[in-house]
Amino acid sequence: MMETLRALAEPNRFQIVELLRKGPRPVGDLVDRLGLRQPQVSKHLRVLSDAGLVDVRVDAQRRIYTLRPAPLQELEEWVERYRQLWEGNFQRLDALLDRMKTQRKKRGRRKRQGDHR
Amino acid sequence: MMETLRALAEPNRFQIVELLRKGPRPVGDLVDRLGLRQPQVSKHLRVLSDAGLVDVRVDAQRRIYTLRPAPLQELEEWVERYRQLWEGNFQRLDALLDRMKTQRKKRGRRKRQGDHR
DNA sequence: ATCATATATTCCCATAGAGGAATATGTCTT
DNA sequence: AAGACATATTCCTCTATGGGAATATATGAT
Repeated sequence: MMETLRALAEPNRFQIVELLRKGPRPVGDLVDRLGLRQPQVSKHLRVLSDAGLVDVRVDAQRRIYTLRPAPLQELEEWVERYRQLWEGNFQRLDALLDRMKTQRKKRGRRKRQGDHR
Repeated sequence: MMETLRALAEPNRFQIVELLRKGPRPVGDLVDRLGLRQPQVSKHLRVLSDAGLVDVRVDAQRRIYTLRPAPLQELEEWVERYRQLWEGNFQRLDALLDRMKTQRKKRGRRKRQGDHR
């Protein structure tokens, strides 16, 4: 998961992933579309590969890179666990618990109640 | 989007987000749970804040941090666009188009057909 | 006013990682 | 076998960034 995020967090790698979404592509193709130099693209592909985000298929002297679903699937599952954030009127209750716990220490603290003294 | 990813790609920040998922927390709380020093936590929170991932609410001398749904929502929408990858027997067709396009250049190339000569 | 508490900021250092240039590797063509 | 083509790797350099230590800032308590 962390590795997936780290890999995606680099703009050019993100772009590569976006391109691969439409289908497998050879390195040269990516080089053209990205405006990067071949070695850098290969390096980025290496990182993506290490992160399990892409697979390589050898076709003569070319390497065809394909997107691997698994890590993205994981990412989706992870972010799904946050749905409650925007769907839920939950949060309130945990927030309350939090306030109560800390309130215990400092008693009657009512937002600037007249500047005593 | 890129900023969201960059922010999340750092392990400690990721952890902070995970903690905040359960509800808003003051900095000190995070410091305790993360085993990091206070300044580093504040710095990470700064990054998260700049990325729009968290909001601050002032409570006396404490700052209560809250998770902001929007960026995560965006992230989810982005990754959703990849569902076809694991749901679809699509990809084949794009792959085919790709092969055809490149095949045109190199004619009868049939995987090591006898090492001519 | 002084001190304690909670948090943010600054400065420094060390390391990771992205790009450039050159080169190595592997496969096809002739 | 020699050269062309596609890709990977290596080495170098530079910058971004995370952590440490010290300090600044803001609010509450006495």
